[in-house]
Amino acid sequence: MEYNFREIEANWRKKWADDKAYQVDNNTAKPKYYVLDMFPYPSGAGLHVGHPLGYIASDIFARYKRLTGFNVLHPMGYDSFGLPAEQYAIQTGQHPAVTTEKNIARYRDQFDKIALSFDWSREIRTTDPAYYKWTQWIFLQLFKSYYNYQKQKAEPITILVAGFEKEGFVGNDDVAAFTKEQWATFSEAEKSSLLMNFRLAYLSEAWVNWCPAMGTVLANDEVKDGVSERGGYPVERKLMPQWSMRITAYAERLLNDLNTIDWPESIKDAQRNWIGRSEGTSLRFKLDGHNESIEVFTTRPDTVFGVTFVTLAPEHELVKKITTADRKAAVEAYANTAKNKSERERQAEKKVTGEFTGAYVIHPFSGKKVPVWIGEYVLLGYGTGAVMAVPAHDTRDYAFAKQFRLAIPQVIEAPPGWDFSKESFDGKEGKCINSDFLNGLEVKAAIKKAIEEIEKRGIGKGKVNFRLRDAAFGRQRYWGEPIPIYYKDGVPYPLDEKELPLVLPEVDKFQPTETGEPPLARAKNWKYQGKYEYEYTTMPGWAGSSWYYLRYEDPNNVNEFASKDAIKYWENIDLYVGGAEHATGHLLYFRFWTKFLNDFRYLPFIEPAKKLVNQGMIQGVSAFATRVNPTMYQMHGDEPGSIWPVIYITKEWENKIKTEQEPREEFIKFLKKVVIKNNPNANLSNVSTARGTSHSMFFTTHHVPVEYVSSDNILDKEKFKPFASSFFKDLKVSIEFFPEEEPYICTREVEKMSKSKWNVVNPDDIIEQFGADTLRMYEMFLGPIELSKPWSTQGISGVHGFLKKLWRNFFNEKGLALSEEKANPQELKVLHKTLKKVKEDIERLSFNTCVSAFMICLNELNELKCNKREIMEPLLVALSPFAPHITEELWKQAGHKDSILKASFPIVNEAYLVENTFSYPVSFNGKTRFMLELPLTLTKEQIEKEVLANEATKKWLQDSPIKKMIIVPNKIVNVVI
RNA sequence: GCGGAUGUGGCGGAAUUGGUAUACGCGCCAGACUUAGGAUCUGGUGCCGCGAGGCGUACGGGUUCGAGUCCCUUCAUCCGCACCA
Repeated sequence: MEYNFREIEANWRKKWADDKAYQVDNNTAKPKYYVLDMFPYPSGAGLHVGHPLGYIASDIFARYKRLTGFNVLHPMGYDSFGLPAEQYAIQTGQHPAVTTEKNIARYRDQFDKIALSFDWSREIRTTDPAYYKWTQWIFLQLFKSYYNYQKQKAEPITILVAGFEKEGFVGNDDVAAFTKEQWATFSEAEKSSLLMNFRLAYLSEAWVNWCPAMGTVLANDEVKDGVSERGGYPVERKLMPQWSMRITAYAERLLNDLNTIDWPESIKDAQRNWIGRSEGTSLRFKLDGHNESIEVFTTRPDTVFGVTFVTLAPEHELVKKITTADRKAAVEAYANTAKNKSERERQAEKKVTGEFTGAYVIHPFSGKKVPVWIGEYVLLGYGTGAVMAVPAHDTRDYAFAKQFRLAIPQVIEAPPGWDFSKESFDGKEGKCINSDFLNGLEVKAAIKKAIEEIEKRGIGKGKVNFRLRDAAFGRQRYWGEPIPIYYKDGVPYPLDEKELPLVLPEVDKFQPTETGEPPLARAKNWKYQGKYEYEYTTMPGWAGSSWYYLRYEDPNNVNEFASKDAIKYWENIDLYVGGAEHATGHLLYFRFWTKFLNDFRYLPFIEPAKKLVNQGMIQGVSAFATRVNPTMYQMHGDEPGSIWPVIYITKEWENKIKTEQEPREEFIKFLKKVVIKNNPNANLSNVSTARGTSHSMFFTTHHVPVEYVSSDNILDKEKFKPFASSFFKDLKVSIEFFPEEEPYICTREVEKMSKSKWNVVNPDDIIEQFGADTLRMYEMFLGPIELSKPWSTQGISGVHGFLKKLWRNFFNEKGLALSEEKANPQELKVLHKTLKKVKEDIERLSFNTCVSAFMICLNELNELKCNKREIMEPLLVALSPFAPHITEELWKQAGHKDSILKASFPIVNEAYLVENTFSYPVSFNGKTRFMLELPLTLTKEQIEKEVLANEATKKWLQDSPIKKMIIVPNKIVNVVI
C-alpha cells in the first residue's frame, strides 16, 4: 500500500470537521491550557508559507497538551477591520465587508488544509457587531474612568466629580486649581472639557501624526522614519481634536509588570525602551522681567551650575510671550519653518539650528542671567518642552553651544586628559566642581542633594518622566468600530451601555467628504435620537485586538464580554505566539486594557499572556531583472503603430556598458537590430543611445515573479514576456534580451515575502505536492521557530521521505504488517530515548530537534528491523501533533476504533534509559590521553581501583611519570605528576 | 549614538548543567536495483597531509585538566529605539 497523502488528508479533514473533533467545553474537571495565535488580518493575498510557521508551532503544542490531559483552548479569529479592504473599497466601490468575507473564507480553507486544530465554534471577528459591541463597551468604561495615582488604579470618574463637588481641586500640571464653589458655576461644556483631562479615553486638541495621503491620523508606532508604516506616505504634524487613550497612566505598571511575565527579553526591552522611564527633577527658572518662569525637566540636577542657557521647543507656549521685539522676526520665522517641517525632514536634518529669544532667566542658585533660546532639538512632547542646557556634560547641548558660541563651563570632573574643546563629558561618574554646595560630591550623591535643595527652595520637585505618549484613538476611516459618542451643543456624551452596539452605518462612498470630514459623515440619517451628531472617527486597528483573547473564552455571551465563570476557568493566555513586529503596538495595548479591566475586577489577573514566543519571519527569495528603459535611446519613426523594443540586460553587461566603450557599441548595434526587426521601416540613422554621459539612470531593476526563474537563476523568457509587457500598458513593446542567445540570469535577494515583490510561495502548492503533514514537519524542521530564514524547498524531500518510510514500517506487499512480538530492551531503549527527547523538546518549543529525533528513531528501528506494535504505536502518538493525518490513518489501520486525538502521550520509562557506562577522559598535562569506559555507579574509590585494574591504563601508567590520580565520579579522572 | 540578538561544514542547523564538535536533513561522490527515474536501498563526505599526525565553532586574548558553551577585546550581520534632556 502506497502512502497516498492526498486521499488520507482529505478524508481525515472531513472526518474531524464532521466530528467537531476540536471543540472544547468550559465545564470540565480537567486542568485548562490556553494556547493562542495572534489573529490575522485577512488580506486578499491569502496565506503564504511564512504565516503558518507560528500557527503550526502553536498547534503542535496545543495537540501535545491535549495528549497530556489538558483541556486546551486553541481558538482562531480575524482582525478584520483594516486599511486594505477600505482602500480596495475606495477604488472599486465594493463594500469592505464583502471583501473581508471573501478573504476570510480563503483563510479558513487554508487553515483547515494545514490541519490546525482550532475550535471554530469560538471563531470571532472584530467586524462583527456582536463582537464590537463589547469593544465599544470597554471604550465607554475607559471614558467613564480616571486614574487614581495615589491608589495606582482606575476608578469611576463619578468619584472624582464627587470630590470636585465637595472639595474642589488643588491643581496639577494640566489643570489649574479650583474651588468647589467654582466647580458649581462651571457650565456643562466647561465641566466636560475639564474632565477630559482625567478620563482614560478622552478628547483633546493634540499634535497628531497626520497622513494627508491616507486622510487619517496615525499612532506613533504606525509611523516609521517619518512615513506611514503602511504604504510609506509622508506624515506631518497637525493640531486637531483627537480621541486618545491615557496609556501613560499605566506606564509605571506596564513597566514593572514586565518582570512577572515570561516573554522574550528583546520584546520586554523594546517595551521598556518605549515606555522610557527616567528619574529626575523639575526645576523652575524665573524669567527676568516677567512673572512667569520656565519649567524644565532634567535627570542631571547635579550639573545645574553648568547651565549656560535654556532652550525651549519652538512650539512652546511661552515663546511668543517672552521674545523681545528685536528678536521677534527671526524667532517667528524659525518657529514657522520648524513647525512646517515634517518629522522626516526634522530627522534628516543633522544641522544644529536655533534662535535666541532675547529673554533671560535667573539661575536659581547662582542668580546669574541665563539666555533663553529656542531649538528644534527640544521636543514639545517630552518633559516640559524645555531644557536647561549644560553644554559641558551633554552632547546635544554641547553641539548647540558650539554652533552659537555659548560658554561651556565644566562642573563635573572628567577623566584626566579629557578635551572639552572636542566633546562634552556625559559620563555619570566623577566629582562636582565649580558647583557651590555640590562641590566634592559624586554624581549620584550630588543628584540627591540637588533635588533636596530644589525641593527645599520650592522651585521644583523630584519627578519621574516617561517617554511613552498617550495613544491616538480616532481614525478618519470608515472600516473601523464607531466610537459610541454623540455631540449635543458641541459637548461629547457617551451612549448608554444598553444602546450598544452602535452599528457601523452604510455610506455611499468610502472616501472623506468634500469638506474633509471622515467617511462616516456621509451616512444618511445617522443621528443619535434622530438629532445629535455621532462621533465620525472610528477606532484604530488596535482596539479590537486589545481584548479579543477574552472573548474566545465565552464567545457567544450577549450579556457580558465574557462570563465571570469562563474567565475564572480559562484565565489568561498560557502561550501566545506571534510576530515581534507588535512589540510596541498590540503587545503594549492589550497589556494596558487587561490592567484596566483588572482595576474594575472584571479580570482576576494583571497580564494577558504568561508566555510569549515570537516566530521568525520566513522570507522570500526575490528575483530581479534589469531593463534598459526606452527613454535611454531615441527612435525616430515612433508614429502610431511602431513597436518599442524593451531590452533586458544582465548585470554583467549592464556594468560593462556603463564603463567600456566597446560593449556599448555592441549594444547599440544590437539595439538597431531589434528596432529594425520590430519596425522594418525605421530610419536606423536616427537610433542611438541618448542623453548625457551617465547612463546608470536609464536602467530599471524590478522584481520578477519567482516562478519564472529556475533554481540556478535562469529566467524563463517566454513565460516572462507577457509579464514584462504589462509594465507598458499604452505602449506597444517587444521584450528583448541582451545578449540575445545566452540565458538571462536574474539577480536574487532575500526579502520579506509579499505579493508586491512577486516572491510569495503559497502553502497550497506545497500541500498539493507533498501533503500537509510534510509541510508541517518541514516548517518545523527548518530551524528554531524564533529565527527568521528564507524559504527554500531544499530538504523538503528528507522530511517527506521520513513519512514515507514510516508508512512502509506498517505495511509490506501483503498489507498491514505490525509484529505482535514483545520488544527487546534495545528497542525499548530507542523508543523511550526518543519519547523523552521529544517530550522535553516540545516543552521548550524546540520543534526542529523533535523532528530530528523522530528521524533518528526511525533510522535506528529500521537498523534493528523493528516493526513491533509495542514500539510503533507509542511512537505514532508522540508524532501525532506534528503529522496529524498520517498518524491518525496508521492508528486506524493498526486497529484502533477511537481517534488518536483521544490517546494519551506515552509515559517515558526512565528505567530503559539507564546508561551503563560513562566515558571518563583521562587527561595528562592538559591533553586527553584516553577515555575510560567505566560503570556509572562506581564510587570514587572504586573508580580508582578500576582505573588501576584496567590493562591498558596499567601499561600506560607504568611508562608515564604520573604520581597521583584525582578522581571525581561521573566527571573526570585527573592525573598529576 | 543607545539597547537587544546572532556568528559552527558547500547549505538549513545539532551539541539541555563546560566533557569524544559538526547529530538530523539537504547537497555532493561512489555503488546496487532498474528500459528509465525527480523512486528505493547501501557506503562515503570539516580542512591539510601518502601517512603517522596536525588544524578546526567570526578575530585576538583569558579562566580551566578540559571551552562552540564562561570572562574580556575587536570585527561582521540582523532587529528595535533614536535629538527623550
